[in-house]
Amino acid sequence: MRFICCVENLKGMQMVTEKSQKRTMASQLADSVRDDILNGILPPGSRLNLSNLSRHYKAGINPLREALSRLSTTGFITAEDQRGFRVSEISRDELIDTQRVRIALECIALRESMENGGVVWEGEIIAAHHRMSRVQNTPDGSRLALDTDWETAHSDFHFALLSGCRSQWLMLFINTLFECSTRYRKAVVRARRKSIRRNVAQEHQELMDAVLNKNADKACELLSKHFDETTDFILASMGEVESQP
Amino acid sequence: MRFICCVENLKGMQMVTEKSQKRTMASQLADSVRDDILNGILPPGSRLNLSNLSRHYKAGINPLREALSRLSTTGFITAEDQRGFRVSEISRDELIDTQRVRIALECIALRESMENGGVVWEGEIIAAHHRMSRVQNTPDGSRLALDTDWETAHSDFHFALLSGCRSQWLMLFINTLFECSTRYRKAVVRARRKSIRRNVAQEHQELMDAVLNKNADKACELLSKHFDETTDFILASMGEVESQP
DNA sequence: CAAGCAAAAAATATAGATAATTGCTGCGAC
DNA sequence: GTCGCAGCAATTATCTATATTTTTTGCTTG
Repeated sequence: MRFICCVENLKGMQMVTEKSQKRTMASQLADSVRDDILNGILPPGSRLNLSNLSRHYKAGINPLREALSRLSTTGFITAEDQRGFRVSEISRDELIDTQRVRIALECIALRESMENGGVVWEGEIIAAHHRMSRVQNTPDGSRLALDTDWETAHSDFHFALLSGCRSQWLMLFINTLFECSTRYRKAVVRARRKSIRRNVAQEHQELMDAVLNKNADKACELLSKHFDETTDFILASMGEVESQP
Repeated sequence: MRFICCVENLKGMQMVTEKSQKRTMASQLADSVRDDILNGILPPGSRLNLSNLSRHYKAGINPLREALSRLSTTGFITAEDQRGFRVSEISRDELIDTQRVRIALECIALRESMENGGVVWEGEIIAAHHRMSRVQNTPDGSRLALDTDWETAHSDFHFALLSGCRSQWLMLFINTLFECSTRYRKAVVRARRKSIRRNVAQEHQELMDAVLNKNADKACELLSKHFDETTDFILASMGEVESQP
């Protein structure tokens, strides 16, 4: 499954229900399991008992194995021969590594995207940003990351910025890292009671402005800062949670 | 299957025969199929008929599906729901993209490796280089890339350079790109009758010298040049081959 | 308390059933 | 005659159910 285009891809995921007849059980399972890992329903480190999961997802064991095998090559699942599958552990080190590499790759992709992107590209960014800001006006701002609509809009926005990048590999790797970091972000938001102090909306606004003004250096700087602040926020929350063993 | 350490990992692959009892059919199949794709036994674009492959590898269909599923998330195999698997096509664009991203990622990893690496790391580089240069003294220098020993030594050398890098993600991505480019390199060497004009040995020597002299800028420059020249060489050969349809 | 053994559980593989796709054949319209 | 298309047959992919192997667990015994 090679990554083609962010927006197309994400739309494709929403159309799952429409063309689910054409999809294999294994593909649907891979999506379901990945979602359940992202949303913490399958917690980090938990063993993935095949017969239990098979019953839970109402699917056969072999399609399930196939789904887990696929996820095992992208980091969400750890497979050990003859000892089955388990959800990959999370760690501060992995988060830091993820975000660091993300910054490196996304900055490369953003610069290239800004070089190639035309008015259509700009329009898609503005549209995605508009959708995201509308969803943001919810009564409870603190739990945004658990809202599927916001998650989708947020993802759309970030990939719209990069969509002018023509590197299949960069987009594939960035997507992998994005999903990895999403697990951390969601876990933290679930765990916290307090609302978020950061003004994420403003960060996104400034980032978009820099991009549309063709100021690549500033855009990369803002993007890096955006990620670093997310990292700090998550690390701080992880500290709180971890100190209750 | 998270990437742990280049040298460990590569050694692990050689020990497959020893601990094959503990490995699953699916894991072994994934290795076999990947090797056969790299060596052009399964040519680009070819359909992977499950019952044929099953007979050929003397294995059941489900472990085979599992193996192909795994390979499909790293680029060697393209899976299409309800229509099975096929070997991914090769293209000039993909090669260029692969090498470009490789340069970006390996330069980052190399700098970090040079910052972290100590005498043990230096020793491993020298040892790997020595092994490689010994294998290089074969009568027919033009077909080196088809020699398993040289491929192993060459891979060992490049990963030894990066082994000080502590980023799991970078190493995973670099490994993926390395394998991708290997398919192109091998295909070209198989197709050509003429011997290679480049002095690859000297490029490796200079690269190692720059690394051991702690000259990161020069090392990255040499590494980039090394990759670029490989790219040009492969592209030129692909042109020859493609012009005979 | 440790070592060894047996039973249970779980992972993996096989074989057979089902569903989808491909390709062919024949019919009819232009 | 050729093009288009419906319907059928054959192939192929996919899934389910079952069998086998491996690992884990828990008990017993020294």
